[in-house]
Amino acid sequence: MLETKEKSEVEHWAGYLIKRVSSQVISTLTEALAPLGLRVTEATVLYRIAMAPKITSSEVGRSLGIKRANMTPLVARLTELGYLRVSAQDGRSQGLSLTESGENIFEQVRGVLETHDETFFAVLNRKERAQLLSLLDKLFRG
Amino acid sequence: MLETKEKSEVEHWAGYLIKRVSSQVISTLTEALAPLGLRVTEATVLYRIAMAPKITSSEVGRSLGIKRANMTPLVARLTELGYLRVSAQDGRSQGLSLTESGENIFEQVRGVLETHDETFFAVLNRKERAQLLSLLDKLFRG
DNA sequence: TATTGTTATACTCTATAACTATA
DNA sequence: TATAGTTATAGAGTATAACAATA
Repeated sequence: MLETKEKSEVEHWAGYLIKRVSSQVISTLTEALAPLGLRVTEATVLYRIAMAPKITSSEVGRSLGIKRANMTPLVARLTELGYLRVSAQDGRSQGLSLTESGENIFEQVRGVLETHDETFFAVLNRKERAQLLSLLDKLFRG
Repeated sequence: MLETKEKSEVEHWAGYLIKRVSSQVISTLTEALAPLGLRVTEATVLYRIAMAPKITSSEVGRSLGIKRANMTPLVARLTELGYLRVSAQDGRSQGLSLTESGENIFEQVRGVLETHDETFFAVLNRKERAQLLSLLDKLFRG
């Protein structure tokens, strides 16, 4: 454990650094996605649906940490843009899938994410990136 | 570099994981700070001022990534709470320092941060925490 | 001219509560 | 009773533009 003196600036707290780096990620990714007319959250939702067609809105929300109530406008907008097809699963659940246009924009989203990842983590070498991924995964899963 | 197939879920993107872990940090820290009547950003501002008395509002903002315009209500609230003393540096700049009450609450904030850090990163051992800090630092400084 | 601090304003994401329709 | 989806609403953080006062 670090000594008190070494923690005398907020930049020495891992939690603070995570928050700052996260802000940078979101900011640069927002810029990178802007030409596609998509926001970060929308791209993430699109990504999840692409990987699990017929998934319901609630399931997307649960898996991405987005509240049901906040999924409604997200799905509405992606549907209006013509990227989503909503089909009744049963009387209360709706399966979400990508339209042809959705598949198309998804491939572009995937490309943007790959490029962004490549440039954002360019300061880390291959081993360091793997380490980071592993550490974050441990924190994420608890 | 990971192969495309391994990146087929958003959880395999470091940027996404950072965003999710950051949300968790902010959420748990918000809860931990609530008894003190402070929000995360306010606590961070308090922390920076404690470490650099007489610092100006603009300087705090620049160092913490908070826009000047957004510092105004933050400083106003912390002053109303009796934690900050604002003293003119020159005609346009104002030096910010902690009052006695501010020093008191700051010690409590420091305690909350230490406890939070300890519990949040408990899943990582000492070496892993040092690794994480180092990796985040590289990303943060570019 | 550049900087400090301010005001006004808007956007994104998140959070809760209450409602309906269905399982 | 529990779940899916919706509506309304509020809070927190962030962003820009414009302004007055000062350096």
